[in-house]
Amino acid sequence: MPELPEVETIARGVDGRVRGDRISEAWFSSHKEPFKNPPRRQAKGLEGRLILGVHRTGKHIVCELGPAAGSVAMASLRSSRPGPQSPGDTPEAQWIVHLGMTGRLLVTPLDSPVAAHTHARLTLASGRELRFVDPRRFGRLEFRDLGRTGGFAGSGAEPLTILAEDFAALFRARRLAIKAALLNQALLAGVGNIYADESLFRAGIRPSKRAGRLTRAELDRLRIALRGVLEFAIERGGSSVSDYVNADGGRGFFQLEHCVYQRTGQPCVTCQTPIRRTLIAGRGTHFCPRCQR
DNA sequence: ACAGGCTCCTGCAGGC
DNA sequence: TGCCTGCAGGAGCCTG
Repeated sequence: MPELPEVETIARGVDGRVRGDRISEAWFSSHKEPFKNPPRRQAKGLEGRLILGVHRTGKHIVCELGPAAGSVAMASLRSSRPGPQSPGDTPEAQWIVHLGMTGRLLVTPLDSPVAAHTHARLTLASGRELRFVDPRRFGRLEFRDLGRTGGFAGSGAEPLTILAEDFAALFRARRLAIKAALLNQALLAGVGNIYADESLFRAGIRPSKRAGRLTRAELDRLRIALRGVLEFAIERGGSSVSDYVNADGGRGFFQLEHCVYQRTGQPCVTCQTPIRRTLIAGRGTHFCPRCQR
């Protein structure tokens, strides 16, 4: 399941491939999901637009889009010299992609076979396609016209940059389990099941402990462990469990570094105690009963 | 306001 | 071998 490191890896990969390109044509499937606004309106809004850049906010991939240009000649001219845009290129629209559980965002050759469950195909002036594939349809696609609505703001704080004081304040007086709090996107944006379990293990904190009962020392350990595990996972290209692949369809390697996630019954890397699995907030939760108190 | 539970969806694993 | 059941989970929604 794509979380912050996987989304960051994909956003960087897609950005490097499509920045400066132009969307010549947009095709969408006829399913109700995964579209936040009607696919026809999305297609109309996207066609002809220049891609200024692609970045991550929480678990969302945000494509910043420039003005639409009608002329095909101009589109091919632009695509022949890709690269950073001039500072004058302010975004006029955004295309927001949430991958859900099984979503993939891929840059492919025009003639590459179309995978099952492909819900979006943006044909680029350079002769490639940006494709969104999502078997489970938990993902979401949204087009925003910045002339009519505000830009995508995201939800919670960024775990990579949040300050110690702000991090501690997020969990103050909260009675739910710290694991459930970490998964709450309104508090922290980008943490999912894998990195919640892995950061709690590295911080030595029991996932079921009530968030508001963590000491300041524990909260500091958790913030540092979370940032460390996310940064390390980004370096390794994310965790490939389930369907995750990067913009090229390649896999990440952080799953090889998991200490607890999906290691039920296997020995703890620190103390050899078998890793235990329980259910918190309806999610499979993995922890070491000896290292995590 | 907050917390917990249910729902969406498909692929895959396990059991008989 | 083949079918069926249950499980995985992000996030929006509903309820208490």
